[in-house]
Amino acid sequence: MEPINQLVAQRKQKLQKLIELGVNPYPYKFERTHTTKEVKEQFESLENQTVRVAGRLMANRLMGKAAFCDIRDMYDRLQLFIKKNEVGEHGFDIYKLLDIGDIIGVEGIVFKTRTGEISILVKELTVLCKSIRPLPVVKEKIEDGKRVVYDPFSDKELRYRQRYVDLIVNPEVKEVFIKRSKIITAMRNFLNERGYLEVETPILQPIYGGASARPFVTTHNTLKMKLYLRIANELYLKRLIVGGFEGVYEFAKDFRNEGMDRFHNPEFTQMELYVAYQDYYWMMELTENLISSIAQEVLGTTKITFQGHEIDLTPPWRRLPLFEGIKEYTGMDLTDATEEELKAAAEKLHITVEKEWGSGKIIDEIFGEYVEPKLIQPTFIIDYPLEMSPLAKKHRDNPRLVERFEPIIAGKEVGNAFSELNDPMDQRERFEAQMELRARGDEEAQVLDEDFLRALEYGMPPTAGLGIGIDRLTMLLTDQPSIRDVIFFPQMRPEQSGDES
RNA sequence: GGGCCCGUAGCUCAGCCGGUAGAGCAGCGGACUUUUAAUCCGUUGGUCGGAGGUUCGAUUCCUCCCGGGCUCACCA
Repeated sequence: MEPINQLVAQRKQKLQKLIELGVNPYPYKFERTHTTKEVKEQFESLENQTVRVAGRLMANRLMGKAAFCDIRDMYDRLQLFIKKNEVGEHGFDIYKLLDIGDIIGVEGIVFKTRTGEISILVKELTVLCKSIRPLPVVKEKIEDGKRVVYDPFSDKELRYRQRYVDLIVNPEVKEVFIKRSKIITAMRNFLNERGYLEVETPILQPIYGGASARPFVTTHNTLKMKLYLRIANELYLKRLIVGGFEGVYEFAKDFRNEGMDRFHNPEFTQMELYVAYQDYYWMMELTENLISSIAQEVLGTTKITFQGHEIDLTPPWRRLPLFEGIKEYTGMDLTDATEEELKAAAEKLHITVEKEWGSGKIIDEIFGEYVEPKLIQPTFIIDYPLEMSPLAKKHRDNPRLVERFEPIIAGKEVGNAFSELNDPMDQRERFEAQMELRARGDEEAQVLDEDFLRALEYGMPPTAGLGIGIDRLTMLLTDQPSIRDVIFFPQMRPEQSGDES
């Protein structure tokens, strides 16, 4: 138990007094007729009418025998006017035992105050939940239609650890998550309209695959078996394409046991889509249409602002082959460069080449350092080196490349896609190359999946695949600088508890 | 993991060259029946993140630890 401070003790006393007044501080339900927002929006027709609204008490201005207070529900904030001669002695005694943070319901008459604020003259007040822990009090006023906050609840650690408080006190946080939900709904609708099937595949996997990353490991007690939390669902979705589904997608929580920063949380959400008989050119069109139509639907525009950058998501997006991008931003043509030449080029660009890096890795580094951050407007980077992409099909015109693209927006990739490799012999060779990397100590190299190869041996149609990072897309569309601002409960170290255990 | 910065009341923050803490808001008591960052008067509240060290004396200086933020590295 943490030390009970004075504020909690006072609130518990008030709780006791409420009970003595015959009030149930935790009743079962409250019928409301309107939300706070509806009261404001429908004021014309509701004026002088009786309504019932409920919400959390956010501010209190007591003036002897009358008081103004503000309640907030999910939609808006509304002022209540409580007069002793309206609610009665008993009602006013109850009111005086309320604290900021309590949840109440009221019945009363809609009116406008002398200063023009839509309010409710309370006739009857019901306690719905007595709060015994003090809420940070955020003072705010509306100035020229903008919300001005005086004592913001701004400590990021507290906001992330106690997201419930963050949501109560900072309404704009709620807006971000509402948009996140709308983004997912819009994406799902877009995919369903095209006839693709939403499916579910295993999170606990005996062999992890579909991406280059280190996994989380767990154990199944009964089977006495090591299981991995999925790092991607790609290989399972492709098995479904083998099975005869022609368009499948999944919103997948993936888990990667890696560092955390502004763009990375150990668990994150990705939407993966696989469509039979299509290639990556087709998928590029789908991707630009998907993202621009989500923006249109959720934000009402395809022109967005992200961290000060004006970004136009209107299709078509620029398509820039990886090596042309490098040429454009470094002046170096590395298209046919050998590994030695790549090393020399990298050093000239002040990139320290680690000795275990292959040519793919070096190219990726140069790209990541010199090209990607410059790509503010939506750009498809296309045609990656073969060795970086063990699951992608060889480029139809250049066997050193694969047919792969990443949509880059605001200098960050928001997805990954390719013409899927469906040649089982080629796939086996690629896995074997990965296993060799693994043997050399690359812990992120991919693992050979015999069952997946067996599936490919039965035959998979030509297929286009796409993964979209939902968290990053949400950051982009809500203009949030950190992934932690678009995940309700981002990963944190455990809180230090007061007592030793 | 490296670098920089932060941790003081429920919240937001001051606290100088070392003398065991202060403000605003919230809370509590009082005045006030159209206020709105309500106002006015009074007032409670602190293991100064933790453990050591230096010192007569540490919130302040030093070391280590814990937690966090930003940033670089790796990754979506």
